[in-house]
Amino acid sequence: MAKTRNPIQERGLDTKLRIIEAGFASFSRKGLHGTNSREIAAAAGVSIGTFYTYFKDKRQLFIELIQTHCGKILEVLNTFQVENYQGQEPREVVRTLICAVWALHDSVYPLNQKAMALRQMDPEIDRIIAEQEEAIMRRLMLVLQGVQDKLRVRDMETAAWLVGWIIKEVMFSAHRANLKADNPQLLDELADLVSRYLFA
Amino acid sequence: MAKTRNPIQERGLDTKLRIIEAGFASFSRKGLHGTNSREIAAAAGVSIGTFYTYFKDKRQLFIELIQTHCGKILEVLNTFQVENYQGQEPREVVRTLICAVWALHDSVYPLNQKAMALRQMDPEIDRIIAEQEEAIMRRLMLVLQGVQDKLRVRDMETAAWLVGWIIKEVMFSAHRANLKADNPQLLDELADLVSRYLFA
Amino acid sequence: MAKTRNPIQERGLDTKLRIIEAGFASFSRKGLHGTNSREIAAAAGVSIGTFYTYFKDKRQLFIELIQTHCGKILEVLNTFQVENYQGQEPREVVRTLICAVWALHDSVYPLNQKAMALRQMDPEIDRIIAEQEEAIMRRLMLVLQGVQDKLRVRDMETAAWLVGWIIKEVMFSAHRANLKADNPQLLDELADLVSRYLFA
Amino acid sequence: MAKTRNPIQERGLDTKLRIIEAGFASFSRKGLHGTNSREIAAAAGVSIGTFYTYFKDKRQLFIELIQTHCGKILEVLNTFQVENYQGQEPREVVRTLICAVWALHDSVYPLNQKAMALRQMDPEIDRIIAEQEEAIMRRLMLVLQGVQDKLRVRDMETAAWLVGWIIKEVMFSAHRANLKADNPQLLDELADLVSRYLFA
DNA sequence: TATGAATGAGAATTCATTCAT
DNA sequence: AATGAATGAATTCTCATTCAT
Repeated sequence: MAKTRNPIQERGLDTKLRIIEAGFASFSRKGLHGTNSREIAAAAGVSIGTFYTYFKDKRQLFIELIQTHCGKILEVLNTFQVENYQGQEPREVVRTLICAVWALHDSVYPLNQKAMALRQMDPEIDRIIAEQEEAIMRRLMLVLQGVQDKLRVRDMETAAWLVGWIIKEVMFSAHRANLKADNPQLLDELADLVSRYLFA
Repeated sequence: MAKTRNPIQERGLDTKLRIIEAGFASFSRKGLHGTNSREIAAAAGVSIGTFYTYFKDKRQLFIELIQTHCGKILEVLNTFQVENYQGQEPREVVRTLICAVWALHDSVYPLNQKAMALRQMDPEIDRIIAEQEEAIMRRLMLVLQGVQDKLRVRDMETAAWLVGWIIKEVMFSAHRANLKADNPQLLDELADLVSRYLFA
Repeated sequence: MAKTRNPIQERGLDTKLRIIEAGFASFSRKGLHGTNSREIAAAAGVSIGTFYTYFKDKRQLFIELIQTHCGKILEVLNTFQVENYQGQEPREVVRTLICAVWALHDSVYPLNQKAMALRQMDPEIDRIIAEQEEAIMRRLMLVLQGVQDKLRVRDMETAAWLVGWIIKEVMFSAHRANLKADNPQLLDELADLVSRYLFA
Repeated sequence: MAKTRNPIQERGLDTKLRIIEAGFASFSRKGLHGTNSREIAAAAGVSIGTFYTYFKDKRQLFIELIQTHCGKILEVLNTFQVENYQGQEPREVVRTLICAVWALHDSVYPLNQKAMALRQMDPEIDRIIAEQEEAIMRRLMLVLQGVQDKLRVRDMETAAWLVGWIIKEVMFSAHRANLKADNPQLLDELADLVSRYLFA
């Protein structure tokens, strides 16, 4: 028999969304193991039984969430069309991109941080994140190929990885540190950092 | 009530070291919650009671380990005397530094990753890592001040933070990705990235 | 975090009652520390998890039990209306009262004895018993005030304390000793003791 | 081989005494199960190994202590020679006796309370306390027989039990309650209570 | 005699998950 | 669809006691 329900009626859809939101909040704050299924159900206003009607287990919800949320970085990159920025200074283009990703942080960073720590212990989570990172890298590769003649990097693939990691990790760190003391110069410095690296 | 033992006899010292090593291996692989105290004890070849004689609980051991291991980055930076590199190309100096930190990864990265995910849930862990990051930043500030006239950054403090995070996070990510397919160009690209950012 | 269950369904109510009865039996026989939660659960015919669904911990159940059972002495005193005994010999009234309390012993004494030993170590238990003793004293004060003109005590409050303790402690001791060799004269002697003390 | 040591040298004697005192303090405050052997040893300034050189186990020390301390009530009674009080008012004699026992409380009551709770679970402890209570009763019987012609009790043995319990339990309760608010009238009331019961 | 390191059985407690209603 | 009572495996941690030194 089919285990988890695929909601058809509107009520079911709403219920599932409420669980997803409650799960996002809890997992972001306390991670997979720090959150218990009862409290997700309670926060969603449903019974524990209902939780298990919609999700095979706690981990399944976690995985759906990292797929959704950590995938947002790629979405932003995909939305970003280099062609729209013809004629602009490279540094400004980079800065615009960094700003776009910066906006994601609250909804991506905490969950991402928790997921990263599970990679070594959970092959499926590792695969998901690795695929997301690779997708980001490939997308950045395309972008770099579009401005290939302006680049001064030795190896474009390595450069794409580095820029991807900076976008993810350094911006995340910056974001956390800035929660404490906001530093408006950070985006400018990051734009300098990336554009000086890539462009002559 | 009963405090943890401060080993007096040599035997006790040895036992404590064995537990520390076993804990490092387990925590690095499976994190704080993925590891249970019995298996640390078993791996150290001691009884569970002995484990609790030396450590209040597994979190205490985890904390001692992140203090030791994550502090190694700072040690490397402190060892690094800019004066010894007078007359060398800035990029070469940066590359040397990056290589020195690169060597730490196996003993720092996995544990660091696990600890990072716990920051939001554990104020003490957060404090320890925050202090380590600040110490790294301050050390980098000193280094940058020593070559102040060659720099082209807008704000030295922000630059120190950025370089610190790149050393920690980006190199860690690079290291993990390279476990799969070693990329010899990575250190060169990283050296380019950092030196182009800092120096004209 | 997860609170104890407030049973909604009838099944849950029944389960909670079974745990309470099993706890009473075990605690009465072996005290708080001599009883373990598994055996209460087993005796109640439920799993250990169910036990903890209804009670935060075994101490919580213990406390609920002493509140219920040790409060019975006060209930008996409250039920006892002096007005109903107008014109009877004081000694007979006292004897009737003592008999009423005597009947409680099996359900009060063993648990009470265990609780008494914990007073010094557990402020909450101390508070509960102290409040019960004070309530008994105040009730006895009322009774004594009703027959004030017949009394020959120096200080009515002290007398109320003494009579309360005799009812609790001496009758308890008597009861235990009599488990071994029943002594039918005990109630008579106790009635003499109390009535000669109070009345001329 | 003989397990526990019978100290011969003075040093050993001193060590044993220090353990006994430390055990008395801990057991009085926290009971048998609330005290752990390490803390007794620590308080006595000896190692845990030394503790077990002198006592088979924790319970053995507890038993030695209740034998010593709870036996003090009988000692007081034995010291009390009725012949010395010829010609005095019975109430005054009773009052003198009660005062003598009252003085014991700090060193007897807390431990006694803890021991009482263990009677049902530990036959040896039960036997010891029962023997002490019987000895007290027999001693009181002797006293009562000495003033037999003045008594107005129905059954002298029952009376001896009652007076014994009052001395132990009621005075203990009174003592505890009075730790909070000292009531100088208590001894007088108790003297009234006992003397009115016994004497015409 | 004295020490204190080591032991491990045992107790408390949690929580993901199932299933009868 | 939804509920929430029940389960019990898994884990943490304590402490009485032993024994090699």
